[in-house]
Amino acid sequence: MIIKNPSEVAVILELLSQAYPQAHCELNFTTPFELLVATVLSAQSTDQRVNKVTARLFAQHRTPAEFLRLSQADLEAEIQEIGLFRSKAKNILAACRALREEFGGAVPRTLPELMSLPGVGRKTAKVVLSNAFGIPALAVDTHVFRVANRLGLAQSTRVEETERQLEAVIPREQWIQTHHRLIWHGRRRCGARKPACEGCTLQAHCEYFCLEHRPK
DNA sequence: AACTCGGGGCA
DNA sequence: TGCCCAGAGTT
Repeated sequence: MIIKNPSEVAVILELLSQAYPQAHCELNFTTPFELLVATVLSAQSTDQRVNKVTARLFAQHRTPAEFLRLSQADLEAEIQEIGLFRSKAKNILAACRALREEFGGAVPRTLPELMSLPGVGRKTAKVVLSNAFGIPALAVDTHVFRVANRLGLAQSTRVEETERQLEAVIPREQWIQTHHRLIWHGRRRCGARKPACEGCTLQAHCEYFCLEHRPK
């Protein structure tokens, strides 16, 4: 197991905070419900495309009750420029019915309750918990998974285990910020295909960089 | 844990 | 055409 020790983890977290001091959720929302919808829409899409769609959508529909005035065909038309729009429209309306019938129209604040909603998996549920309610949660998506493993904050081929390792090694009060910084790093520099290692301030602490640049 | 689903954008 | 995009659900 090559997971880094607490002192080196602290150094990495500090370097990340210096590199991405402003890292934050880039989905636009004003209520927990809006974030829930935006996050469901963002799966296999980009926040830029999602924001474009939700700007129009949320101007007219802001609550489960208001969404339920839309037919599935209406909603599909509204979100058509986002991928997977058919299943997303169906899931969002089903989630709105569940919110109305099981949670009094409010977005629940626990992981199992959120995950019981159609179209809401572990990652989406954690994004809502952390960004809408400020409840510490570390969601592992493709960026977090890749970057955390490259940096040696985790060492696993499985998402669940990566999540446990990150939660063990990162102080709880830093989960939310760190989550955003790992994603920003993954998107802006440490991409899947060709990471821009040149000029990266994390080189000295990166297992991936060491592996690729080790003298043969 | 592996597999399936599934759509727009961009090279 | 092939690959990516801040996954979810089923087996």
